[in-house]
Amino acid sequence: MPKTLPVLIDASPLCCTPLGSTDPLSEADALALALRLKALADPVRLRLVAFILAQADLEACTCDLAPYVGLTDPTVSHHLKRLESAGILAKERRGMNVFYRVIPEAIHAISRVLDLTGG
Amino acid sequence: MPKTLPVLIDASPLCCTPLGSTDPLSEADALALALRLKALADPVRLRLVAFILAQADLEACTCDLAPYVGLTDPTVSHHLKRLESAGILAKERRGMNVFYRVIPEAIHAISRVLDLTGG
DNA sequence: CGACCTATTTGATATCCGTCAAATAATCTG
DNA sequence: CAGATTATTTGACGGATATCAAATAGGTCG
Repeated sequence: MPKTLPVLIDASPLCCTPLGSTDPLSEADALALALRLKALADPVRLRLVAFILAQADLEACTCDLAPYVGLTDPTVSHHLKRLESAGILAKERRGMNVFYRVIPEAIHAISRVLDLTGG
Repeated sequence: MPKTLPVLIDASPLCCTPLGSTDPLSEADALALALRLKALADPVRLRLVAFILAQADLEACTCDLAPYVGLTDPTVSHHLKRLESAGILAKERRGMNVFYRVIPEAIHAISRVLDLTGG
């Protein structure tokens, strides 16, 4: 097999009209949004994202992330993979290390959907 | 205002500094935020919230919500309870029916934490 | 009170999820 | 190539969760 195509296995385009609009939420849009929210809805993953965002170069390697959250490497890898699958993180291998950075638009898109001012 | 004492069993105050700030996220804040996000991170619950927000009087009774999402009454009750425990919905009994309304500030608080503009 | 209606709780079940240890992969260096 | 280092995958396990049917609670009206 040709190897991992672009990733984003779970996440659909980016979706949807703000929650506060007078339109109901289609099942498809609800599912897509729920997938993103689920990826963020874990204390460990939230801390991983916040940690990466707090770095000067806006990226962090697994070797720094695992000690920070105090869990084993496999567990941290699992969380990072979930965030990547949801389109929230992007990974890049450099030498022996793997670096992750946040895709701000993914998080901000969620923020916009949940912004009720103007509904 | 008479009625319904605050009911927030799960949800702590309201928390926290925006994700994009240079501060890391404490474990406690991460947990509190994750609880809120988890409550929203389900397609059925998202559609329930959107449906209520779309009503003219900004509330809906279980009798309308259950048919809308196409699940059994007990299942819908379960989801509504989860949303209420997270401080996202407030319930009020009137006669034989129970009405739910959204607490906009709860949702908007999440939106603000996830707003990265200005981080 | 008793029949009836709406909503929630209880119990059961199948699935998903977070975690770790052990095995495997990817890369660098000698 | 062999050894060392970092990261991910696999396998296992306990705990959470979404769902339904059946039982129960809350409330109205005859």
